[in-house]
Amino acid sequence: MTQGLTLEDQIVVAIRRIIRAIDVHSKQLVEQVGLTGPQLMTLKVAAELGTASVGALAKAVHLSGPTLTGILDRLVRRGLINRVTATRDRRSVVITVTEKGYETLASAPSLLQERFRQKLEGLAEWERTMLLAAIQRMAAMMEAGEMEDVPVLDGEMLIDASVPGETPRIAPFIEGESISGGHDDVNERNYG
Amino acid sequence: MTQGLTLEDQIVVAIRRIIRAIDVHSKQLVEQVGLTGPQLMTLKVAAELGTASVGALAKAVHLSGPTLTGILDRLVRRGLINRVTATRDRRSVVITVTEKGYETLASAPSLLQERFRQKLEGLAEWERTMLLAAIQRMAAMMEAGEMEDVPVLDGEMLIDASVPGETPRIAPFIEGESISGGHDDVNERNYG
DNA sequence: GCCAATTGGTTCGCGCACGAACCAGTAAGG
DNA sequence: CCTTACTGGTTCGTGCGCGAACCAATTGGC
Repeated sequence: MTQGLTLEDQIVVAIRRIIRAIDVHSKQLVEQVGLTGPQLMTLKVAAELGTASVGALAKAVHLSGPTLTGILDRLVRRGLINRVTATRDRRSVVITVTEKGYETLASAPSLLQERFRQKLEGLAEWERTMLLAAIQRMAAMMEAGEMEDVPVLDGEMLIDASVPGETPRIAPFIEGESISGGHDDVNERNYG
Repeated sequence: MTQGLTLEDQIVVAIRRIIRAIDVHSKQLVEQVGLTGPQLMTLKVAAELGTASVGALAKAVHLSGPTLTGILDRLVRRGLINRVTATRDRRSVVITVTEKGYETLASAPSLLQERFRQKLEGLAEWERTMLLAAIQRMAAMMEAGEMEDVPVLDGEMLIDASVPGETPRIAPFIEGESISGGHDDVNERNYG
């Protein structure tokens, strides 16, 4: 097994397996709830935030604006979210989850992340720590392509990335902006 | 500063960082040689194989047929490879690298994989082994979603590197028009 | 008040990635 | 032979994913 493969090759192959696993899971989701991974993820985060601008949402799910716009288009088309312009700052677009959106969420299977998390919980503490250290180191080595060399990290300097779990918690960072509070001064937006 | 992030979250974030690093590298490649990661990888593997059918090539780079077809379209358009039908079995399409393709390869920077490899070499043996074990385990955990089949990677050369997109900006897609090369067991194929 | 920056989102163009459907061709059976 | 099955590639449709360009508001200067 894998005799011709160098150790380095095997690592790269493993990364590919991970990427592919994410993709496979996304396709399974489509069959089960008609939503892709990114869509479900976005819906979930939107539900946690309750009310959020597109920008804040993009940050929370770690996607670029244009990408999120496309995903939101699909979610709107399925009637899972509302997309409304704020009256306060009319550039801002506020996202909320519809009734149907919450229903969908209730019956939706877990994200790959969550399943993965469960598996992680089956491991010993030291194993998890080791996995984390290893993959972070890997990430650092790959990022070091152009910029300075591998930062010395022990697993502390991390990005914010509140990639949502299921723990109902409000994103702490939301780009301090007026959107957050529950101010409902929004109007329907008539997208064609 | 590691605020509310659980260990599991951090792992997921690290995976994102890796995927993103691959993407970033692909974009750098576009600026340097006008080829994306997948394109360069495909060209490289094609050069190593010398002569290969689309199917064999797809297997070697771990991409689906349709995906590879698109990449080959772009490589043909740039005159880096030839695409001809075999006379023996006229269903089969044989891929070869053109002179220009070899020149491009000669001046091309390394794949992410190779830079990554150099960094790996800077590590101690036990560290590399640990990294491999960790990421393989991670991959296995993620794959274990639905089907329980063991990975099984066929023992060939499994080069690989990048994944998603960037933007080279060329003309819109056209049907590949084969650029002539020597005949062997193959004939020119006239698409369109 | 008015025009220049800035900010928030969307649109546009391109590439990757894949499954399903679709054509060849080729091989198998009669 | 002729029909059926299968195989190799491409085409089609969908969904990411992003940067650049683009509006539309808002803010900053003066």
